[in-house]
Amino acid sequence: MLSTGQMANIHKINKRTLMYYDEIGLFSPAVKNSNGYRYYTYAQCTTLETILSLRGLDMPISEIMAYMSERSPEKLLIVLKAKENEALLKINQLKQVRSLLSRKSATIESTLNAVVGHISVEEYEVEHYIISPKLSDDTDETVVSVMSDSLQQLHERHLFCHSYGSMISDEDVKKGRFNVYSHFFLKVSEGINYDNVFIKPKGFYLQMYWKGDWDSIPQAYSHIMEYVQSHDLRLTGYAYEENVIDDFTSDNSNQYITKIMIAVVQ
Amino acid sequence: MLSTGQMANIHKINKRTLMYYDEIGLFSPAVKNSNGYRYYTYAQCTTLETILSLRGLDMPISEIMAYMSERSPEKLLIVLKAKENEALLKINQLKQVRSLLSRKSATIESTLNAVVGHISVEEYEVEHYIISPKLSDDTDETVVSVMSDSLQQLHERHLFCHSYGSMISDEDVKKGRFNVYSHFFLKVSEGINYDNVFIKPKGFYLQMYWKGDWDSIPQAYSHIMEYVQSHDLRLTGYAYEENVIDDFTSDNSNQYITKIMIAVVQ
DNA sequence: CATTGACTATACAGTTACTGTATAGCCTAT
DNA sequence: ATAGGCTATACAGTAACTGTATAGTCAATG
Repeated sequence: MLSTGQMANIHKINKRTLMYYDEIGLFSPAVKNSNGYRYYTYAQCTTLETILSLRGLDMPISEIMAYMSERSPEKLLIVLKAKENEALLKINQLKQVRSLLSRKSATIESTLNAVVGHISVEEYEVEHYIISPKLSDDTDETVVSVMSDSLQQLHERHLFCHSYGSMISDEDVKKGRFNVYSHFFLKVSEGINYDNVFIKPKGFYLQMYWKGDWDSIPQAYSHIMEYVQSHDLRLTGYAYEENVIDDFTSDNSNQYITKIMIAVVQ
Repeated sequence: MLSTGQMANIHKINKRTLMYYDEIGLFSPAVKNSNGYRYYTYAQCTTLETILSLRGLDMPISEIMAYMSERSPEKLLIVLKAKENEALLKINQLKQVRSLLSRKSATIESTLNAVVGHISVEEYEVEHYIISPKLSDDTDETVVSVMSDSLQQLHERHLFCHSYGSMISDEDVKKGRFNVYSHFFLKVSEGINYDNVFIKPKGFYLQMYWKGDWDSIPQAYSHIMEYVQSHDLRLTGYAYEENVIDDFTSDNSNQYITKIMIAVVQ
């Protein structure tokens, strides 16, 4: 027989929680002395463990109580199977958060080392983007509706967005037109193989960090074109402009830093 | 620019939550009109996503605010790395809960089909037990301290207990002494390879479900010995007595069902 | 045998992170 | 100009604990 304190210590929970569970009728001690002292049996330990596990899955106490009061094994089977699926879903979500955080710190790390305005060629792994339909114009209304749709899609697929940006089509890149955007994109976790996920291919990319707002970006491209000519490179595929700074990564929210990436061949 | 309602819809959260976040100063709109209307920029979406992700890891709002107010990228890096580890830990815990629940439903399923008193030989996979030190006696005090220790160990290793029971040593089994217990055990998830985890080996086991309390178990063994003789079997290794019923799996808490398992060779 | 210290209990208030509701203002479109 | 759909604030309520104050219980020690 275990006292409230012993039971709480063993299961690493607060004594008051056990009293609370007794009070609301979720989990009561097997024996209650005449002096009001609570005593739990060892057999009750497995019950408590199960309750704590289900609470760990954020199953409301009311639900746990409902299933315990009508606890035919058949019904419980159904519940447990459902909770198993929920646990799996939550595991996936946590994996996403984990990936989001690790990518975010990677971004900060590279941004710390980045020299703004410096151009280099770097090898990149594949990246996964949710992209908008082709943009017809860049009026405010188009941008609003297109980004809303993309974010909605993200949530329907239970994905998290790491950062966002816009793309310039390969044709426009070839022609040197760097003021027309073809798509918006939201960067999502790697290892996602849903339909309609755009894949930015693995390979060598010309890379430049640019500080300044929207209007100043054409200047960045003139620097890039100089570099391309002097190093005898050829641009291929889309130009990607990723917004690498948000309120979370910097304390100066007025400074936009854009990372421009364009695949190159020599 | 997004209104409170639009922002809430996109991120699938309650409008009032955004107002609450503004009120407490966690996350405020970029623009607040003279009429009090809140407007968020698209750039704020990634910030909100990160906040919601961290909340998903149960990071308290106070902590999130602390790190946002002193958000040097270096400090944030440390925090994000720590949170990444926390996410990993939580994933492992959820996997444990998942395994606990699926094993629990498997137990219920087999208990439903089980005919109490019927003896059969079944093939078993390995099972993992946390076992107590060898028991010198079975006084109440010994049992109490020994089980407390085992449960403590369980928690130190962040494991969950599926069920519990006791074991009779191979020597005693050989000699037909079924009233002396050598160890207590707590059954834990498979796939655990910590030190000091006892492994009940894979193989064929004689199996019997017995209904009745502690005192009646010797009767079960006399049935088992009859079966062993008539089927020309040989018992080998430990006898395992697993408690298969707890408050969660049955509504009649006065009925103990014990599953006895002993490895056999022909 | 009294008293000390470590436990137990209840009652009530406080906490975190929302969430609902009532009331009123704003804004666009018919 | 008014209806419908949005917005705001203020206040109260919720779930699941959690802390604290006060008092009773109990085993051990001087």
